[in-house]
Amino acid sequence: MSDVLYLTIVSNLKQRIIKGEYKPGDTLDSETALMKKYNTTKMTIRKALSLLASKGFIYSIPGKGNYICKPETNIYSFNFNKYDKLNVQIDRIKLLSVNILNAIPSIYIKLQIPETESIIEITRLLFSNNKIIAYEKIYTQYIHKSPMVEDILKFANYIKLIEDEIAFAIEKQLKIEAVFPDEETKKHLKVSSNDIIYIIDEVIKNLDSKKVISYSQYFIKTKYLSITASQSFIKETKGIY
Amino acid sequence: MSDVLYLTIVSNLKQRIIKGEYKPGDTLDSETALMKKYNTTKMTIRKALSLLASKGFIYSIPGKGNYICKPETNIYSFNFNKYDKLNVQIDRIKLLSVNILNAIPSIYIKLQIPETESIIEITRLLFSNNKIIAYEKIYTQYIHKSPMVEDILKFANYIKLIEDEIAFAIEKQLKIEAVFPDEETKKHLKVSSNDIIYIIDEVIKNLDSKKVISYSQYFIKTKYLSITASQSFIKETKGIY
DNA sequence: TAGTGGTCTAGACCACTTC
DNA sequence: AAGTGGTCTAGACCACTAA
Repeated sequence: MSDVLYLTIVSNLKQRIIKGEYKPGDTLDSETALMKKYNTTKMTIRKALSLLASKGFIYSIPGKGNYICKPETNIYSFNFNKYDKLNVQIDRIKLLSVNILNAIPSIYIKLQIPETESIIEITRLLFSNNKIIAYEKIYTQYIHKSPMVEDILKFANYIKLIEDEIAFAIEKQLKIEAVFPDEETKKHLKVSSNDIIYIIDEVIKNLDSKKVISYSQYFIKTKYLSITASQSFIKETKGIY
Repeated sequence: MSDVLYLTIVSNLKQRIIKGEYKPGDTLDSETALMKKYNTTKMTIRKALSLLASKGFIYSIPGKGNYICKPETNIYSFNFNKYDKLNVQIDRIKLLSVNILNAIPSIYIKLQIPETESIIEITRLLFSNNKIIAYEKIYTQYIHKSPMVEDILKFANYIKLIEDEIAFAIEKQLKIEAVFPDEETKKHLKVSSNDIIYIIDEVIKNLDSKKVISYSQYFIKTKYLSITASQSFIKETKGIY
């Protein structure tokens, strides 16, 4: 119990929601009633309620009242980073190839650019303690002397480098699949047809323009990547954009 | 651009953050300065700033100022539900067995109960259009005539039934693994050693007491489950508990 | 028309940081 | 001492909902 009034109110209401005293769809006491109950003003009550709303516990309908949310129980979140959230620590990245590609329709579709543009393909191997951990292919529009391409070529962990600068400006999406390796992957990861690997497709978009910045495929042996996720009540993170 | 002042302020500041005009660690104009700039009062400025803070864009240090967050770029969220967020729609659940177990140490550890207690094991098959989609084993402490056990036995989608009532009171954690099926799974899912399946371990806890309510293992053919996740800026969802 | 939530004002007082 | 963020008050006015 905090000595700050609005936090006390938040804590009280939250407990009643968690204990099941209020059920989804139930209406809370009106703001006027809460003002009287806690002997305070509207702004303090509203501060408490807006905190509960931002955490996904309640929502309000103007003119009607504040209601208990139906909690979103199917959303899970997990931590993932190709370079430093694995079961091992990537300590070396080896550049395998850099190619200017044409005429690979599937990549043009992923990058959402016309086939008149050029695409640069970068392939790399990721090591930990001299063991091959993962193999990745990065595709991005080829723009002569663009800083990103330069960065990818020069630095191992390219996204980390620019991340601090542009992180709020980008949006990342992943698709994870468990498959048997194809010939190319078997060769690079030095695995057999009896191994299972994860393919992680990553699309990075500019949040503002919605344009695709890069598309990449990441191949990793299953034993190096654990997927553990925990439920998160937050419903909408994109409402603010 | 909204006609609501605090939303206009939010929108302005957000744009400057997304455009990279403000960088992580930078300090915002002081609240007094913003009051003058927007010709408004402290409470309105603070309402705007608290919205930005709740969305993970800024944080404040009392006595110093408001700062741009270092965005959390490694957190992804995805939607998952054993029964209705798959690539197919589960339309039938067949109860296979119900057993009272003793002496399986690994399960006692997962459920965090002493070995003097009894455990109930429920196994079920999930179907879609008469095709076997998944197999699951649910473990929970056996409490005679407890409503949960009754529900699991009586109803297919047991967690759905009690979800609305207790969702705010529980916390779910998943571990996803891609493996080759063992003999038991091969038999139930009717798959061969050349198939890849996902094993999803689920632990449900009471948020209040932190006690484990149930532990379950869910086996599904990879083709019926796609894992797609998108980056979420939200850092802390548990701060409120 | 009465009640509800939503926005906003113009102050007050506090604790903290910096100089 | 001056500036910063943090809490809180006591109103005002608005739009919406329901009887």
